[in-house]
Amino acid sequence: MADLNKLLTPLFLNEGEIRKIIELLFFSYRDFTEGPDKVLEKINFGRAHHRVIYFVGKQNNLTIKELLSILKITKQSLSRVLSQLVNEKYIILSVGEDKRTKKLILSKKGQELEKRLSEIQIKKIRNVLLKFSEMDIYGFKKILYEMVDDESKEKFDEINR
Amino acid sequence: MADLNKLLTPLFLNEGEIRKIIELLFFSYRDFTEGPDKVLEKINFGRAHHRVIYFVGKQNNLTIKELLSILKITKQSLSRVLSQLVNEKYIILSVGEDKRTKKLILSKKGQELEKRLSEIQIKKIRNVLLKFSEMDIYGFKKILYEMVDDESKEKFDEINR
DNA sequence: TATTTAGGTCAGCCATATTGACTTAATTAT
DNA sequence: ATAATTAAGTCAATATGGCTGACCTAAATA
Repeated sequence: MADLNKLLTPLFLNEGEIRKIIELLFFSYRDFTEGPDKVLEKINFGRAHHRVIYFVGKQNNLTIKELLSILKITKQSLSRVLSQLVNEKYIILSVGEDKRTKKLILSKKGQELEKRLSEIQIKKIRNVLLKFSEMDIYGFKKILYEMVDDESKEKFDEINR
Repeated sequence: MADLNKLLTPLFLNEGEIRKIIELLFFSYRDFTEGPDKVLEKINFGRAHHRVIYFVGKQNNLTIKELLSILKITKQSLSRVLSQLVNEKYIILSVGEDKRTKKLILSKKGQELEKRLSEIQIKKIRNVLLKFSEMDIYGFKKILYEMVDDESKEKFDEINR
């Protein structure tokens, strides 16, 4: 089975090459989150706050339930982070048409923070991608997309519909 | 400045497209770590244990200091995780030539766990990459590498020398 | 009218990280 | 030979971001 696997696996997909990708994913993700983390620290927020702000900013009038299904955390985990964001007026809650639900939007303050944080990551990515061809970038996105679970793919498609 | 930026930015690098990449990085990294996390949970370990096992397995006779510089965490953080791994005989310590240092290697038990965890990720990546061309994969790796900080690049180069 | 759903809340727990202070033993520099 | 630096370890306190379980309210739906 191992031998068969080796026979069927192209050289550029051997274990060593794949392990390099594992390492690059680790390093790149860590370095990618470092910038916003530093900014967040100054205002006593963490990465979890950024994620909430990010997705609320992306998708106006998100409900709590939808947000939870994107983040895949429990409502108790979200609660602490979200109530801080609401108390400090980064996020505004309103009642939905279904009056059991609540809709989330960013306040102006929230939009400003969102922009400040995401701009760091956007600039970083743009600076990297400028060195590559449109085809490379297209391939990169397609591979990343394929790395995502079916369930998360649905979420991604949903918020980019 | 914003206008100038827009003029100079190719369409496929506009903010919307880059935000998609931000989201794909979030979803893919989360889904990528999910498999090992589940296995680790059963033996009361966490992701931090996997990282230590991974890099010790990669680079035999790593010292504590070198490991810390790869992981970029404090020795106090490493301490808890590492002492568990040593106590439970996944990792074996020995004194280095410089007798202040310690060398880390995986025991057989450690190698087995390393393999079990990494195989999940290796298979996942291989299954994804099989759908792509060698060129796409080469581009993917190069872009990921460019996403990494200079300092981390050095670490990556070091462990893959 | 009964059940389900969306959201909230309290309490306790765990994992992973941090800072700061201090120790020991070995190596290196003066 | 002594002083300074380095590698590693340890203790204590703190923060963040998760989790489970139990329980509540109000609104929508069956």
